[in-house]
Amino acid sequence: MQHLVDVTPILENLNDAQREAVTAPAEPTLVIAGAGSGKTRVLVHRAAWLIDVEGLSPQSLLAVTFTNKAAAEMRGRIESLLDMPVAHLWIGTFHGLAHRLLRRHWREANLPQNFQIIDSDDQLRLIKRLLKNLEIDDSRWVPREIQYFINGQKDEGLRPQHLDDDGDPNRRQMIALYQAYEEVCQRGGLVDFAELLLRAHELWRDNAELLEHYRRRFTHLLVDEFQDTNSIQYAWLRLLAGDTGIPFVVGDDDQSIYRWRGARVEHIYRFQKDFPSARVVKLEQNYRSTATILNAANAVIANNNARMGKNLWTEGSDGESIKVYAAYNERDEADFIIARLRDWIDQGNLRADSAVLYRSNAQSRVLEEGLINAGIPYRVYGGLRFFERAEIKDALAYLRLISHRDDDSSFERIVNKPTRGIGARTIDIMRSYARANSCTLWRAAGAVASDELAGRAANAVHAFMQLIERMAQDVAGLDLQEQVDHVIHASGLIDFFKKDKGEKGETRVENLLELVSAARSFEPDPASEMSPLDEFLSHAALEAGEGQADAWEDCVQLMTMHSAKGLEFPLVFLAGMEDGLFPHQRSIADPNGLEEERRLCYVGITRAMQTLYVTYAEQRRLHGMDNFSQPSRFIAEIPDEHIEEVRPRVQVSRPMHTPRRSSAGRAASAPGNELGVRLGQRVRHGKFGDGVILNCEGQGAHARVEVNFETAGTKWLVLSYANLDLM
DNA sequence: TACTATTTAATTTTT
DNA sequence: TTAAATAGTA
Repeated sequence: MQHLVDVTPILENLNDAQREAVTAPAEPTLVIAGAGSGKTRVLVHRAAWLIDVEGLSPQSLLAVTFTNKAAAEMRGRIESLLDMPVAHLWIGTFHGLAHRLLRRHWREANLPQNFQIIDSDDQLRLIKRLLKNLEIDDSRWVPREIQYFINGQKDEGLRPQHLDDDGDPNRRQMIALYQAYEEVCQRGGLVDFAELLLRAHELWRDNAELLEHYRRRFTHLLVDEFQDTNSIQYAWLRLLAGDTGIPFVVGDDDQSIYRWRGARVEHIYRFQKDFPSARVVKLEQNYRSTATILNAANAVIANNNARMGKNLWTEGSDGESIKVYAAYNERDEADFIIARLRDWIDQGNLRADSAVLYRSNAQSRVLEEGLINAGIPYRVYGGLRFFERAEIKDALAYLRLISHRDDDSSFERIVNKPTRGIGARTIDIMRSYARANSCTLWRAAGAVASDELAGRAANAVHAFMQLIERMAQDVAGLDLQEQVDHVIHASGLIDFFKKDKGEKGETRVENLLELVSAARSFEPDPASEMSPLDEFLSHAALEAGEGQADAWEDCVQLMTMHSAKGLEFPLVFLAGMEDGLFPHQRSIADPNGLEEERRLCYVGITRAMQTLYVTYAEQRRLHGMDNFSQPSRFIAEIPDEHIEEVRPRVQVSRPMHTPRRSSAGRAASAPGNELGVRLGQRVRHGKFGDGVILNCEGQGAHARVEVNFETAGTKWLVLSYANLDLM
């Protein structure tokens, strides 16, 4: 068979190690793939090799990734390499695949057919509600910690009944809450992210026939980012592989940066124990960065003990040395970075080819102010995604309630939004009824409105229930986008947000309309047993969408080092390289924590292709306090020969940056004085109301500021006339 | 019920 | 510093 197929497209342009991995015999294989070593490539070519050369049916392949983006990319690349669509090839995230299984086998999984997926925000709200119901003090039992506990246990594959309180009353309570949480979820047909994985695992574990079926079907398992698998994900894979399935896993132990989220690098070692015959292939040749950058990265990561050990190398040249800049403070650091970005852009480079990476999100602020001031377009990664926006979740809650009357989370979310006279008091009554009769809020509402509530409240509740019922009727038989469109109007959400003053309300309305177009372009699976609406709701929960709409303007990229994983840029800045910030204070004391920070640093360094700047501030304002800091220990771990200290310490401060907060009020209202206004400063204007300073220019009596008013929009004002009050 | 004052805490994030 | 959550007030 093999000689009949032209293997050239699959094997050309692969190096020896890559080729070894791609053409490995049908045995368990572990590929340790360093940063920029062509990891995705190997995975994609391996899939193509199995299908095209080994003659495997795409049906027998299961490919798992961590993000939807990676899954989509993998499918696309496999299809273009094979030059044919591979619809029957299962490619997806762990969660997506688990979801698919659970929908298919909802009975065996002991779930209602129309079970709903809740995201972490829904989960947190649910826990808060639960505490309120049980009359538990939420300052002693912090909802976030409970959430963390529950998810942590689920990630380890543990149910409440598996847990022992070890005589610790604290732990006993946690376990009890976990148990209570589970009951609420089961009653409401709600499934959180970790639950998807856990259920999918239990589904196979407890149904020998089903497991056998899938084992026979999926003979080959491809896994991306293997170092990020948590225990339940590993157990799921292990179960599926059995004694005959052939796993092909790709990962990099040095890029494991999600331990706090349940990821366990140890699975890489475990894999070799579970599959003693496993072939190990190391990909160490890097196609991304200069030798200097790689040597720096190698030197830094060499300080970690817990690793398999590998060394990145390149056939390319040394390139530029790494520039280290010691800034006076965070503002000076930002100024320096912006000056270098200016040069870069002036030399005709793309802004989108540059990135500023930092340890924590709060650091973006100073950079953003500087970039706005310099008029350089930028994009900050992270933040709220489309389906996570409050107004979108409100609309989805209506849709969910229509589809699933028992969804208490959704019920509480929108029962009084827009306000319809169902206050906290009334909700409390419904809650306690629901608790006393262990029924859902929807049923409680019906019962309570008929006999317990006073006239006005009862009417309001009846009206709400009728609204939902009526919407459910009106929507039946409509297209998905018509359903969504109808619901956002009939629910009163659109009008509710229209009343919201200023731009905020406008954006919300726009987002709601955007939801309608999202529904329009959503393609339900014709083979699915679910209604298109339910499919759409699952999609919304599993794929939160893009962070920002206007992503593709050419702009400087700002993001945390975590979000930078997997990306590459010709020009990279690592900002805020100070002990306490990076490595972060909270990880510094724990050796494991420190090693993870170091891996993060390794990730950061290896994002750079040509030019890498490392900057730190000798003094940094953190939480409103000025702190002196030491350069990050990671800088000292980069060999001196790769480093060039840059010190264009020219004039550090510019007058309008001087943050003389205390005298600012007087300075701003008295013409001619030195201005004390600051970007981001909140101000109040007699006519335009409240706003924020976006920009300023000029000096003394001519000084002008650009203010974004909440209601009046953006205006340029002459400071000496405007009479702004600082707030 | 909506607005305002006060308190509190402050990594990293995909599903 | 500042953002978010909570408590208190009009």
